[in-house]
Amino acid sequence: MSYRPTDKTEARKKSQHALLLSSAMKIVSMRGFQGLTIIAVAEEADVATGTVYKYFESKALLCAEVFRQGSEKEIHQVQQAAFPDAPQSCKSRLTHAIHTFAERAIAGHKLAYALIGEPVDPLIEIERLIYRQSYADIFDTLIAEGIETGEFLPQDTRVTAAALVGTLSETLIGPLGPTTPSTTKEKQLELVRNIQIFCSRAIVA
Amino acid sequence: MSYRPTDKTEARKKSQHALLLSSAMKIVSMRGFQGLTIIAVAEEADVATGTVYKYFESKALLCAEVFRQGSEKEIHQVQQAAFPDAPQSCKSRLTHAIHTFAERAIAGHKLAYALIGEPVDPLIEIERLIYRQSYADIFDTLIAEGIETGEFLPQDTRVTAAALVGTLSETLIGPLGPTTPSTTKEKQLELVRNIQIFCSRAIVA
Amino acid sequence: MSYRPTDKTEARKKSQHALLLSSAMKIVSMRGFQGLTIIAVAEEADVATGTVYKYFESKALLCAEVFRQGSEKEIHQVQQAAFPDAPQSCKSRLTHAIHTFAERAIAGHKLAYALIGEPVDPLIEIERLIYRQSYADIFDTLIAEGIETGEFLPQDTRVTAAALVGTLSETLIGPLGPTTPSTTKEKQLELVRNIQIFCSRAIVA
Amino acid sequence: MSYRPTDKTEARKKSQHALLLSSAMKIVSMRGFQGLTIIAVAEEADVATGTVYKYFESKALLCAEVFRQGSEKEIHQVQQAAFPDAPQSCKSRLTHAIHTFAERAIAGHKLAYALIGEPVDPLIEIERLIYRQSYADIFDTLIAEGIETGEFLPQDTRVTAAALVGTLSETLIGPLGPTTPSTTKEKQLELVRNIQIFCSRAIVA
DNA sequence: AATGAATGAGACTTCATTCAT
DNA sequence: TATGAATGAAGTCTCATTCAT
Repeated sequence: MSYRPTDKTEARKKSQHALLLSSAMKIVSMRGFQGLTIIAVAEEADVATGTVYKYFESKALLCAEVFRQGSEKEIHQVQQAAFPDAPQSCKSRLTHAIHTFAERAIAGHKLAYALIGEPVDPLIEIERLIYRQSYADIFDTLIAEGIETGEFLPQDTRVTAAALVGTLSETLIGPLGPTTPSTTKEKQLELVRNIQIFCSRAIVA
Repeated sequence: MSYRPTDKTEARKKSQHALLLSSAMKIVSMRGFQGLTIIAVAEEADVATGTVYKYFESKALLCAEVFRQGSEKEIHQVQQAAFPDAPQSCKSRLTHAIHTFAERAIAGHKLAYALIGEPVDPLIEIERLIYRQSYADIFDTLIAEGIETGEFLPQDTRVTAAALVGTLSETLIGPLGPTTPSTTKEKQLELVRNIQIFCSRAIVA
Repeated sequence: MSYRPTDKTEARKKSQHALLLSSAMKIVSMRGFQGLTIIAVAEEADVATGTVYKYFESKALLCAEVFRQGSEKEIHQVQQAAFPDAPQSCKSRLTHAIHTFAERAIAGHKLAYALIGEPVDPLIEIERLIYRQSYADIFDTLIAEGIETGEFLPQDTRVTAAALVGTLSETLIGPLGPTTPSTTKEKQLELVRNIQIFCSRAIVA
Repeated sequence: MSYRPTDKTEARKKSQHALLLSSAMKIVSMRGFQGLTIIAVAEEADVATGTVYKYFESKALLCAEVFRQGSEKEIHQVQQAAFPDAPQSCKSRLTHAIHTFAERAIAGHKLAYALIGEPVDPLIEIERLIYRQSYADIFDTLIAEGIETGEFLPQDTRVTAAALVGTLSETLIGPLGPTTPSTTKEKQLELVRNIQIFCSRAIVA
């Protein structure tokens, strides 16, 4: 059997890339983008700083990938809630999507904040735009569908979608959100319920 | 012997302070807080770096003052719209407050973004908290009043107030807002109108 | 009567000079030479920084004068103790001189340390040399006299004098001295007594 | 793949650390702690300033290490002289210890002065305290032993120990010491002899 | 003579990025 | 490919000193 060095190399490349990315993610989850330095990533991944540059052209691009990686999962979960495999009413799906967003935001507050609220590098801002836009797109599509079915009131879906993203960010993630992790489970549930009520009033027919 | 030394001195002190502050504001308006360095401020104001420290104890405090100066006027305008001298219905006052916020946000977009969306220094975060909370407080009070008078639906005023701040920030200031200054006046008006409609639906009885 | 502007001027000059000097002294007594900045002196004396430069060419020269002023009194007291007006035995005078040094050192510890132990500016070092040499000279003369009268053992007066200065500095002022001001009066007296005993053994016949 | 990376790395690390330390030592020996700046060290070692921070967390810690490195050997030598392997009388050991201190002080005068007489950084003061206390401890123990054996007079060992440190510092290192390097060998020997005599008189039975 | 705002050199420190091994 | 030491630009802050009023 031949050596297939390329395969091996590629595999290694991928695994190193993934390792570095997850190391960076861990740092962001704990210390925010502010704590994300090349040195810290290298240390966390137990490689040399130079190695980081073999897999990421610059810190900005690493940041961007961290951002993407961090946000993709979040987006996906909300996407699933808004567009489940089994058929459900738009109203129920909206409620569910909000709930999903809220739960993840509360659980991983530091990361959620880093993704939605903490800038650093101009290059990240572009990623953030994509991130927030992704959420908005989900809501946009869902609301348009609801309007179609008559479940939701006629409205400018773009505005409503953005308003939803803003409402969720502000109530759950921003400085006015449940910053203290000591908040009781009940309080959290009540908060989420109230957010859902607010959104329903604004959207549902 | 110097004539009226106190007057002169004070005037100059004030003017230098103001000059430096406005230089800093200009930088923030153009490059965000990220671009705000002591050196940049000194250059903009055409003074030595040491001079900046005669008027501001540290960079963090300069940032804080820039923030305060930038936000105070904004807050005041919205406050006036929400609580005018002449009596008005709560609904009309809410509409007016939103309109005021929107107009100012659209006009001074970069600054508005820097104030509401771009952190950097931990000390600024405190100012920002106060800033956003100030808006929330205005809405909180207004909504509570509207519930009392029966104009608004019963609701958790804290959540609604935060949701309003989030909605306005996201639709008008954040990356999904009308970033391009080329947007026509009409489009802008329509956007504001739609935001008002969204809010009304969620709040008004 | 004529104006005699010169006299007035000179008087003022002197008084300003004295004011600045005593302000500087106060600062050194409280914060050491490290805390002695032109700005601090000006503030303490309630004048402008520029004014300080009318009376002192540079900070180094101000320091030097502060040093001189601070040390002169100290030296004088010990000088008086060692060479009193009324005739006394050399042994008694030595004991008395040590006691005087000790008392003043304990009372004004911060200043004593600043004078004898805390350098800053190379120019001060010269003053310090003079200061320590002054003490040494007093002891030198006294010991020589004691040897002459047979009260003291024959010895190299230069070495003994320096040793005395070092002994007193180290036991009373340096880091090994009674740093804590809480030390009881009794303990202090015992310390001084022990120092006197040490010196007597080394010197007295 | 790097061969014996640990060995190589460690060796280099050590050598760089040593290089920087000796560069710093050289500066202190020539210009005192006052002349010890990161920039100066970097220049002396012919590296970038940032490099210094790879090996020393801060300037204060670099200072502390310079101090320690400079003092450890000195202390050890005197310690050896005071407590030699072969049994010797306390008196002889005291004489020997003084001689050792003196020789080293005269040989490396500027450094000795920097170590024992020139403060600057508060962190250094702690090191200096330890340094002087180390000498004092050596003398303290030796004198206590001598009192026990009856070789030395009964006395307060703490005071005597401090007095010895002060005497040696003042006669050999301070501004009254043999500052000029041109002093003849004979003169130096006589000086040391006289110091020994002074100490003996004060201590020995 | 007095003022005190302004200067600007100089010190510390951080960290993205490079490059010889 | 991996290493990680080295770089050096950039930024904050201090304070002795000057000079126009």
